[in-house]
Amino acid sequence: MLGLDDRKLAVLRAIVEDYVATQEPVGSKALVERHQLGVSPATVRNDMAVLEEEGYIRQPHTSAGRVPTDRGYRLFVDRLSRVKPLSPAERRAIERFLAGAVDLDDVVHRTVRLLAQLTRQVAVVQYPSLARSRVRHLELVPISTTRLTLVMIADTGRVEQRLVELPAPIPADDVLELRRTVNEKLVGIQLSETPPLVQALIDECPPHLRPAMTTLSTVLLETLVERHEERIALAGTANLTRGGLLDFQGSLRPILEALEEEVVLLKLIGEVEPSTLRVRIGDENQIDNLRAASVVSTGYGPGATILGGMGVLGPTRMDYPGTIATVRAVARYVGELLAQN
Amino acid sequence: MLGLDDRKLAVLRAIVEDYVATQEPVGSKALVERHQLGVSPATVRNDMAVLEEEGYIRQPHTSAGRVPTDRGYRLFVDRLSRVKPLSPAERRAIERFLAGAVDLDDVVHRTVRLLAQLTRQVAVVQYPSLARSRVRHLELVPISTTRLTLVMIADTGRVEQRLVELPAPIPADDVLELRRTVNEKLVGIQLSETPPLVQALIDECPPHLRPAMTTLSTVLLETLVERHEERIALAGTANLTRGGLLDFQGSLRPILEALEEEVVLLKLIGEVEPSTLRVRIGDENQIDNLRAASVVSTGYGPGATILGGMGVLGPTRMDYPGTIATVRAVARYVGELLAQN
DNA sequence: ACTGGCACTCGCTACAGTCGAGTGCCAGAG
DNA sequence: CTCTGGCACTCGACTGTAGCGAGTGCCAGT
Repeated sequence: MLGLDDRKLAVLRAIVEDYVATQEPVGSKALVERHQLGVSPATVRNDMAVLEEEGYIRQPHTSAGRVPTDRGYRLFVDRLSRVKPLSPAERRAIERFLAGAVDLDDVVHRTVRLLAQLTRQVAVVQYPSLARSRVRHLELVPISTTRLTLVMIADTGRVEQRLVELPAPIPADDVLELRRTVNEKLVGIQLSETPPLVQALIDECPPHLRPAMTTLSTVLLETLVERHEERIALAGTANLTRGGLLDFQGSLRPILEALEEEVVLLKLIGEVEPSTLRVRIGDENQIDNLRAASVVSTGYGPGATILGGMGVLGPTRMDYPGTIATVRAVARYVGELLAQN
Repeated sequence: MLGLDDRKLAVLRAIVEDYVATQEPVGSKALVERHQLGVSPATVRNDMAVLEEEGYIRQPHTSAGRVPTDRGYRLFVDRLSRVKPLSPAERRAIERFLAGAVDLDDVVHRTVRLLAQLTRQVAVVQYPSLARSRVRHLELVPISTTRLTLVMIADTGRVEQRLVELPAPIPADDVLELRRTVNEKLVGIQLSETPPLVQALIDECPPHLRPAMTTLSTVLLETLVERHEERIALAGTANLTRGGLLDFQGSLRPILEALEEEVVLLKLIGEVEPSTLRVRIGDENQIDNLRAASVVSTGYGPGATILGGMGVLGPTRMDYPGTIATVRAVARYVGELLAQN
């Protein structure tokens, strides 16, 4: 931040705002016309020369205007952007849109569409994670003498199901006993705490149930813990075409490819502390395919606990203040909604 | 079909094949070189003039080669394409890919990715419909004295859950009785046949359960029947960028928009009789946004019953024989897989 | 009925020239 | 020391022209 006085920062802010709005390199003359900088173009040019030297802006080619670099956007986001409050209309839209949700899946579904619509970008929402929730109920449904369907209901309302292939046929009574036992031991426990208890289940089990319980416990562990391959909802991919191929340097391909990889999406969205909001600009998200993209993401959940992440992906040249405000607001509403249930 | 002798048809076939392969308008000279037509370019030109007059091909501009029209593709698909058997490698890929599936969701997920990968296009798979399946088990889980979670397990292995808000608090015993009653009456019934039985449930119900049962039955009906808003899985959108914007007349936007509308997708994929395969070319699928796209779709399910649809979407200029073979094969494998469960 | 030849069309590419936005630098004013 | 006005310069965008070549339609001949 070496020799950047207030005016130079104001110039940078103006450049970012103009470029985001017009999508065209911005020159010194246009700048003084559209913003009240109180100095002449020549002065601005000197400032721009400094900003360029410091790596905050660059020229696509000689005799063109300036364009912010990733570093420039970063500075803008960190120090220059002024909060843009949501319009009442937007607030109402959020409330109305989310109010109609009938179940958890629906909440996620609506949220992702809402985000995409409000930000006019690609939205990503992670289904509420199981890890922090508690077991509400376990159900075993016999399908044949050697097959069960295990259904797990969490207190977030989420349901997971899994097929269990037993090593040997067992009578219906035993299934009932298994069901009773696992419910007794596991209901009310936080999912991340279950593994030792599942192990104990086998040890304490009456001998005739041992083989079945052993198989069941494997599946239980998978369902309760390893099933971290969290599901993800996506919406607004059509918004990628907005900039008419100017964004994303001409090819949507790498972006679309990245969006198909759940692992990549989770990396983008996840790992955020509650009520913190993260902005990753261009290279900052470590993924080659997303060099030309920025991601604004945050965690959400009832109160301070965090059940999942959500976020928005767009060109590095995007309306950061607006996007940030929207993502934050939507996450808060969803958190409140989840707290009510 | 008027004056089209065998050679003219052969010419049309050659044009389609070449155009699909090269993506460039094909001229008379190139045609005789690459296919053994046994006649001179001039003759081919005359044939092409006729084909153009009949509307099977057209010239993008004077002095360019010919390109098939939607009508030309239609004729090609109906009468000219020779079946392209799958390579053993492909067969093995299908088997291996689907073999590892752990549950129903996973089957769908794997199928859609497989289809996208094999056809190098956008794949769409409908989750197995509930309508044709039977109720395996109904579970009621109390959440508070006025709230239950209803979980329905179908014999396809699919699970649906829904929140029930009771009009008044009811004791745990009553929940058990409700649970017993609904299971007694509904297990084993095909979902599409349940509505009259659900109605009867209220009438036959002991008075103290009436209010609760009335609410429950509403939710039951929604879950069992109206929940026709079938879910859909999508993969391979990155493949849309393959033709480098030559396909889809330069803008992916309308395509991406259409793909976000579940309703549209269902229309594309659904409504197919078992073991029939449907090809819709360009305008034929009635959706404006998909003028430039073709869809190959079919139904799937165990044996002759059909549980859902799957299909592939690509540019009208696509490898119909190959795509058709792949879609058919994948649908059959998935059907067999479902029959085993 | 097919073929070879020929004139014609027209999109594509290359090239030259002009225009103008935007820059860097410098000398002078405050 | 900072700011300003002026000026020469750069370089991409756009325009117009010319030549090339793929491909066609037509016609006369076998």
